[in-house]
Amino acid sequence: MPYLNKVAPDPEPLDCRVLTAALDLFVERGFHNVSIHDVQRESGVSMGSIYKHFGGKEGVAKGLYYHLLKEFEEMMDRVIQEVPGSRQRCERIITLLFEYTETRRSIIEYMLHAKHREFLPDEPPICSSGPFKAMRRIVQEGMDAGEIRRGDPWVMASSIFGGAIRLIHLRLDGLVDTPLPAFRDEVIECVWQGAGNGESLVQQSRIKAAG
Amino acid sequence: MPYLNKVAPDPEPLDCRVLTAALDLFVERGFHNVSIHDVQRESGVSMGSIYKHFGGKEGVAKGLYYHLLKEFEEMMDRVIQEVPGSRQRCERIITLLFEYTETRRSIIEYMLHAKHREFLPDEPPICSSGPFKAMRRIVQEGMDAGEIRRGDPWVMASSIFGGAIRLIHLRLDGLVDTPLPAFRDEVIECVWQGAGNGESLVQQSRIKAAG
DNA sequence: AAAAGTAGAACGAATGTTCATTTCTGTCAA
DNA sequence: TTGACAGAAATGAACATTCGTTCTACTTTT
Repeated sequence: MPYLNKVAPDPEPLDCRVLTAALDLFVERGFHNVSIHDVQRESGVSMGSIYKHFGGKEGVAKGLYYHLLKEFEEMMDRVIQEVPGSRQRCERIITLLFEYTETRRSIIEYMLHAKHREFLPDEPPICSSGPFKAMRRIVQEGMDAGEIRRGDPWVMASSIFGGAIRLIHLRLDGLVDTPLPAFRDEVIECVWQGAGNGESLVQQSRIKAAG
Repeated sequence: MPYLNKVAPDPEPLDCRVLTAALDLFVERGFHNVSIHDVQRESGVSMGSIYKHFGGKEGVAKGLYYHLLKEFEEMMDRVIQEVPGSRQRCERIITLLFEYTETRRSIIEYMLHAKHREFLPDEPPICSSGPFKAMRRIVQEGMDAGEIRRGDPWVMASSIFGGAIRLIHLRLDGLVDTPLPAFRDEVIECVWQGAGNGESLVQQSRIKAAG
């Protein structure tokens, strides 16, 4: 079973072996280029059991999705519990996402880089799921508390996390070959100069004049 | 034929009708949930002609991809030709992307929101294509000229365009229901406070102290 | 003995591709 | 102007294959 934090029990239960194999295959080739027979072969679990547990190919993808969504949700809860202050929470989330991109690459790719709508047509978009809502809630609370400059919630959340997520995509696509944690400080610096409750409007007007 | 700027000739040639139908279907359902028979039916062009012109289903997707890549490339050339200064070029690109997200939604979705690797396995990732290279070149030139704060090129490019691209994704996923051009000024403000050759390091240190 | 898992053959539906045939189009002799 | 005709373009029914799913007979575990 692909875990974000826990370690897998040994011997792994049957359904976990299926999800592990499925994650690797789906990420490597894409859901539609993987047959359920491939998952069967790779996991070593019989066809009958796969259908017993998951009900079909889509069921496997859905099971994997729910399992990982829950882990992301737990990650957010932990951040909120352990870290005080909206800004530091945002920083912690970016830090964790960068770390996991290196150490749990398949998971990040399956959750942040796949088009779930194409193989889980009944699921709402992942950006409307719990973990993403939590991120936006953190931003909103930061604005309410005056820690983060006020603005449209969508714009502010995108400004804060957009650069990091973009970098993750570029890294997963093989364009960036530096491990992302190396960029942490620089990214965060950019973020807060952008979303800080900016007094430096001077700078902005100077830009317009110079342009 | 889906065009970013030109208007379609009348009557449309056969291969254009195929691409128009394919774009709509691929964007609506995803490449793998569309059969070539669907494209046949929707376009009204016979099976044989489709194979004559494109060589197969993947050929249709590839033809569409190349056609639109060229149009994006032309868009970048136009921006570079018409707009002086790196910052203003970046702003113009964001403005255009926001506009096209509303007026040429399918095109933006096919180019910025699809996972091409899953159906065009031989293509390099779109972020390594001409238009994206152009965007990074603009950022690099801006850094060289002192218009944009110096930093890792990947980080700076992601910081500048990441928020906007994230917002486009959220809009295409149906989460944001305000047309994006309304956010233009606010997004750009965030961008330049983040990537400006920032004097406001005071602010930054104050943040660290407060955290 | 009941429950859970395995192995793998079989099946139907869907899909990508092919190709024999028909239709169109421009040319040229009558 | 007509009509024959050749080559190109277009057609769509037929084909082969793949894939998701089901099922049966058998084995292991509890």
